Amino acid sequence: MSEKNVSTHWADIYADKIIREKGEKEHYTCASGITPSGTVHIGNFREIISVALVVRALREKGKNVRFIYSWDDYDVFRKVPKNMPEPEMLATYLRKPITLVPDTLGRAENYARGNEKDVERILPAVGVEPEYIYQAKRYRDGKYAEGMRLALEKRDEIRTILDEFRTEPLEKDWWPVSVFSNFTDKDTTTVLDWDGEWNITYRDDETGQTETVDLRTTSCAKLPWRLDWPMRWAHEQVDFEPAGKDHHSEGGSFDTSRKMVQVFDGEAPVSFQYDFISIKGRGGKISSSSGEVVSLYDVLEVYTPEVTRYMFAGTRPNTEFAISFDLDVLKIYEDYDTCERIYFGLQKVNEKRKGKEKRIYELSQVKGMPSEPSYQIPFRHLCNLLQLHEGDIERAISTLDDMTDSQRDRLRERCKCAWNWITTFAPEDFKYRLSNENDPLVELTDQELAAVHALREVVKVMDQIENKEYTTRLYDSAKDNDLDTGAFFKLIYRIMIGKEKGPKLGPFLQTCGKEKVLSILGRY
RNA sequence: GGGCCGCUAGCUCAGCUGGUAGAGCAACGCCCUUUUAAGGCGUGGGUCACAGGUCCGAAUCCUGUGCGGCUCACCA
Repeated sequence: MSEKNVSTHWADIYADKIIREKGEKEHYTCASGITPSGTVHIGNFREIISVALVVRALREKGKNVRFIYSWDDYDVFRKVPKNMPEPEMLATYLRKPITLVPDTLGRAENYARGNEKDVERILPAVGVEPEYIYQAKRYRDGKYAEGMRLALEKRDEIRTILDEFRTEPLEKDWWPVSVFSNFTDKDTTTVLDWDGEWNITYRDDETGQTETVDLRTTSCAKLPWRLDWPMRWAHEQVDFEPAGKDHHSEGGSFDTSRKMVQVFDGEAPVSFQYDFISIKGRGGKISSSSGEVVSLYDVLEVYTPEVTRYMFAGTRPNTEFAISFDLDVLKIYEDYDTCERIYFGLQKVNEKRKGKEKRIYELSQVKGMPSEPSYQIPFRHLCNLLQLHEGDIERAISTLDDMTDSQRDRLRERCKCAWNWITTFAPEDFKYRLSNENDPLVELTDQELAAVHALREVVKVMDQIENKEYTTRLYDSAKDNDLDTGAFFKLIYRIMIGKEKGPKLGPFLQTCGKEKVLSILGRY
């Protein structure tokens, strides 16, 4: 019966692959990382969450896993980001390490740290808690001195690998380390010599000064990116690390690193290539030219943590997808709810699909499995409910059937997101507000007034009569007063929400509730 | 030029460690007797880009072709 109970989810497949290729180990190291040279955006998040999912899969197979996240904060400050205040002042820090750049947003002691903190603070909300490694500190503490020496010793080997893909071969006097000048802090330097041991001599290209430093004690030397990466694979014994498609092309940095890692007596990790993600309904780009960046914070404004995870867990890493802020938001929530229903057996599907959906649902949870499904209410209906109550979440929820405390808590979170979406991103046609006593009255003809009065009588009993009778009498309110029904409905929408159209009238009035409707119609 | 990815219903896509196709929207129809980018139910619609190959069997694996896209070759 159950020959094939194996998960075909990509996270599980990669977990298996890691075990297969790396053998049984005491523990497995999974790595991710990025240069905090700007706001970390949702595209960068794809790597973190991808690794987090594989880490979870490995742990569920009973493995010990070390999940490291590398902040490559010993990189150079190459350009001033558009979203930072005081750009002129910041420009004076170009070519220095980003850990020396002040944070003009006042978040932290330096610019890199500011970006790091933003991420470190939000990641636990989506259940991601790696061990952070700060590369600037590692280099300055001399942790990579041996790695750098190894690179110097194997200079020719390294050069050969790099030259294979370069259009211009590296220069004759190229050295595989780069230096931040002790005179200016900038990387505008040239390495002149290496003594075969621990000392290198460099020249500051701006001031012309030269200096000899000891790799074990200096805090100014580092490996260039294409060497830094494989060196760290070896240093941390990395078993798994995915990378973006820009790195994964032939001749890209993953490719050269894989060839280079032997130089450092290491082994290339298992990897996969993840595609970029785009943004829909919000200008289109992850990072607009104005400097506005879509980050995990922005996504969590509209999507709950579970649904956020769902989008990434439910999509194969090597396919591009868009995070939507437009009407697709409705569909995403509906899809998640369907997934949940399948997980709890509330919706029947074939076994194959069920297996897939269940796994995606599990991986979407921030921590632990809920013991009961959410209070299921179509997202669209929830949006209507919230608008009827002008965003008052507690009142909106109180109109619903009984639910458990945990269901109520989860629904609250969803309501916050729904309301954020309505107020910030929903299309104008989608939005409305119930009229109140301060709104100007709609001018009515005698005929129309009579129809409104007739409607009032229908509303008074709408909870007590059959649906069919209710609808019929709705129309009769217009007909009996010689009004075109279409025009009549428009009129009611103008009175109720100040617009020409709205949600289907019958159900809409019922959802509003008798009292509310009568208080509005009662003004006429 | 190299590498990678995509090409499935009108549209957007899912299905891909193989067992002769699904969802949403659109269309059409029915119902709440007729309005709505916002109710409910249902129906139709696809030689799965093309050509070969492996297999009892391929949208799914392999090879080739075409079209589209991304990416690398400077730095990180």
